[in-house]
Amino acid sequence: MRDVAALAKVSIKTVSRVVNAEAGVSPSLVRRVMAAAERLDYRHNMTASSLRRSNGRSATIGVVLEDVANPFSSALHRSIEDVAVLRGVLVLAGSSDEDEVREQQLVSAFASRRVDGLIIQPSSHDHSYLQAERKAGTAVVFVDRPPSFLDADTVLTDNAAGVRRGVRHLVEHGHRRIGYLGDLHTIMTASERHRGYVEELAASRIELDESLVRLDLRGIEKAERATLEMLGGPRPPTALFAGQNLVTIGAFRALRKLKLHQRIALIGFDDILLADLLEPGITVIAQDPTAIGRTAAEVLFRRLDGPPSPTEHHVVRTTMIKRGSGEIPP
Amino acid sequence: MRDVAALAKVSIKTVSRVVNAEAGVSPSLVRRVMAAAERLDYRHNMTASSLRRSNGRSATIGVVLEDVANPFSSALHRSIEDVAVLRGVLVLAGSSDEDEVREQQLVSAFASRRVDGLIIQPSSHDHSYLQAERKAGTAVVFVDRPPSFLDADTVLTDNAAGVRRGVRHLVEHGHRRIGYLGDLHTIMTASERHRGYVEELAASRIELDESLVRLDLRGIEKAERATLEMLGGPRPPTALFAGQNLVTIGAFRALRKLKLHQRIALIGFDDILLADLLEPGITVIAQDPTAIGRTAAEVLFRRLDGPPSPTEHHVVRTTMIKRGSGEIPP
DNA sequence: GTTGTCAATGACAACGTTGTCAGATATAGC
DNA sequence: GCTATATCTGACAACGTTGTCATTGACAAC
Repeated sequence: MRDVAALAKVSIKTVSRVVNAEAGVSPSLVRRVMAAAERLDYRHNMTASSLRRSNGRSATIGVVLEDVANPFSSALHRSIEDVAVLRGVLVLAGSSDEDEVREQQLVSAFASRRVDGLIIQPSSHDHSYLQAERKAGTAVVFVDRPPSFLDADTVLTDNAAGVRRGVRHLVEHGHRRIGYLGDLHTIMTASERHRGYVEELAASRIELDESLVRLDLRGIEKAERATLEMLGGPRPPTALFAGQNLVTIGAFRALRKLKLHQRIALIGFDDILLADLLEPGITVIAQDPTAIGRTAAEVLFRRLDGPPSPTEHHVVRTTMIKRGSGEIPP
Repeated sequence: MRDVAALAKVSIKTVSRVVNAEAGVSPSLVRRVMAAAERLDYRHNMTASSLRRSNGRSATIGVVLEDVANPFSSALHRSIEDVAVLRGVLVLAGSSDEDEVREQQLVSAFASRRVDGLIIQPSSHDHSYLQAERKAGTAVVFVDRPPSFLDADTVLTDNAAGVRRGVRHLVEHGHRRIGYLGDLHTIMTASERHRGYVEELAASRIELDESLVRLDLRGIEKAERATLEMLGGPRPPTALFAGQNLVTIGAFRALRKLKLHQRIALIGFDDILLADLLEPGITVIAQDPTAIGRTAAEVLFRRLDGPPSPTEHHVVRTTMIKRGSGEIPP
């Protein structure tokens, strides 16, 4: 900036004004400064700028996802980015891998870079450590799962309701023996989904058979093995509800292996690319990660713009997509 | 920092030393400073720090992807992140959506935040605009596609060789009429893949039939329509090569619709989740985005650490995964 | 007691910006 | 010609940190 000022024969303050497109600089000087900046390949230094500015904003937000490469998380990421670009805000993203320590390290790294806000898909079970960031003025929004020991904005899927809808669909097609395959029970969404299963069975006056429930299935392989095992049991189910997308894939693999994929009903939570091209197509309870991410970003920016207000809790609904596997009779 | 210094009754310089874990501070003072920092919820301000530090490094890199939510791009993103975390470096990510202007805006936004390096999956066709960034000391590595009018490190897939391998596989299974479905021809990788197809046909002494070639198919729908049309023609192909993953999905949909999926061979470029569960499983030429991303990040950091050296050009090989669709005889 | 050496600590300036405020110049009104 | 007003412009300090260098004090050697 000093060099630009020297070349344009003005003060650096005038250069600053031109760079920030402030009013009140004569057109001739604007031209001279722009030309000088161009000639010297001048790049505005936002870090210095936000250090000095009164609001201290960095025009950057941090996003903590379970895994930036996971389809659900990356859809969140993308829709957050889409809202952020409209305001010229950049997104720092990181993967927590369902690890509490990693989540906190990411938040700390983001905080030391003075992000304006954080959107967190949480892994940890105590978010009181975020109090300090909030006191420092950083807005925090939770997506997909709620925080613990912290009152903050949330944008969640109604997991239990979605599962109930799916289980009811199976019951309506005549099933009474419905197996449940769930992800790690420590994950709030997984336990919510399991709760939906238990509640809908009760509402349908079907007795819960624990031999038809397998929890803590992390990844395709585990889900596949558990499904094979359940179907090999003495009184196998006539339908399966899979509580997570990788679990759905594992379950479908098992059904294929046993050549039961056209005979046992299957509904999965969370949509899967290509699910419509399988035979049968897989019926799913689809979440809407795009709506979740967009809403979260909107809430975040509203909080950054506006005065303090009570925390908001948004619920994004699920949709059932019928493709065949959920409509197989017992 | 000033507050911490006051509370610990030391100078801010001593606080700086403690925060940066520099040697030469007496243990008792270290304890006092730590306690004060803790009590005041002090967070080190990396932006101010990197502004003042002699090397000016921000411990942040920028990654321009086609779309952070696209499976290939997000796999790149993740493997870049995995290398970056080891060095305490954070990743700013953005989606260019195959738009030159957006790519340059992202680079410019990254540059003004003084990222240490850039990893770019390019969309634009003139990268001379990056000369200025490089002169300013920003390392730049290109992934997936090469830069134009700029000499920079690259990490690419050998697209033409991968396609040739796949086409040869079809020829070996007796096919002579092999259709080609390609993505936007302006994308370097797409035209490279098309080149591989043309070359392998020539090597196999099969005359090129332009009625079996459809280019510029962007997205599933377009690919599906083009495939339906080609197969409805007077002399349809007995095998198809799809030059991109969404194109592969579109082609498979078309085959399904015509109930030809068990009769016409299909090989796709780039692996697809669930491709093994379709009937038949889809044979693909798989890229290795994880290896590409990892290599790119390693090259970037080596360049940031080491002295200037000639640009490097890495080629990551493809693998053919046979699942059935590519082994259907004519 | 004096000097030299070493380790620990702090004062000060600087990184690249912008907020504040004062000064300079031009224009209009009398 | 003089003042009042409006419009530009620039000098300077400050944002939160670290590099440089000076100061302090303890201790050992003479």
